[in-house]
Amino acid sequence: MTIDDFNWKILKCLQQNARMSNAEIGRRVGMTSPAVSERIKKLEDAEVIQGYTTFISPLEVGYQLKALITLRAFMGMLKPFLEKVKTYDEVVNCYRITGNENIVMEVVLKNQKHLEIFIDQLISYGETKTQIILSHVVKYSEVKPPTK
Amino acid sequence: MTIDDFNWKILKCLQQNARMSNAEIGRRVGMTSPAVSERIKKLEDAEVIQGYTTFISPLEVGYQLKALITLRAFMGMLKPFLEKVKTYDEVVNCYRITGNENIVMEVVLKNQKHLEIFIDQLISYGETKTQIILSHVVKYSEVKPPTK
DNA sequence: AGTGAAAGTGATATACG
DNA sequence: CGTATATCACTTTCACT
Repeated sequence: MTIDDFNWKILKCLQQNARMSNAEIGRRVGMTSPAVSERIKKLEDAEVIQGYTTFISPLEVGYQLKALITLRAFMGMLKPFLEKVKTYDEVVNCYRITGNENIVMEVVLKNQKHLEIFIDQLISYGETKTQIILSHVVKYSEVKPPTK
Repeated sequence: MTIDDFNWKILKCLQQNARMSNAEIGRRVGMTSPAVSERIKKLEDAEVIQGYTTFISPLEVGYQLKALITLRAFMGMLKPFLEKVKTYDEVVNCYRITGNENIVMEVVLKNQKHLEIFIDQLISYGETKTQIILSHVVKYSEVKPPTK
């Protein structure tokens, strides 16, 4: 799919505020709302747009800790883990990566006790490394057009 | 701020699809749209809701590579880096973490050459470790109410 | 692929339980 | 804190370009 300047402007608006109305987007990019609506639908169909979500503050809803947990899976335990990880409510993001370690997870936790209990659940799958997140320096920065 | 069952249901809807109309949310949670509207406004004011965004596929828009880059900052270089990192278009997320390493960044890159150029920009700030992301196993899973 | 207009639906402000 | 109503805005469809 080709993404022209209009589509990039629409994507910029939607990344900044997914709840912006098509009419408002139209005003900003210089188009009518039916035109915006159709372009968004095509971007969705082409899976350029993969969804719309809301950031909620983990702290405000009762999660005092955020952490990155790296897993080096034991022989034969990676595949079962890849299924299991989907069921953990604590895991907000999970990446499979190259290198000695196989998995990095971003997790939200109520407190240290919760962290301990969560890590205990992982020991059968592999060795873990925990890095507590102190601050979120850059938060879901918008994806911009790559320079050619 | 207290988050009752209604608010959790609203947050669930908004996390699953930030562009869902207030009327549709109202149907799902059993409320009229003005009531939903007012609750959302209060959640925004209390910064429980921190924003609404759109996921776009880095691959579809021209970024072939995603990576996690870990930085162990040189003496006195952490603070300047925390300012600099905000200016990198490649950095989608950046966390400050506990431990020997100070920073983990999630980056999008056009290709290997781009990765090389990007890492070169970091060498004055500290030692880097690069882990290429192979797949996104759990993608921005919704935050659920913590079990009491 | 975008515009303009009509009809349907959603958002918002106000009055009222 | 919620509903009900009215007004205004937005979305969607369609004929036309």
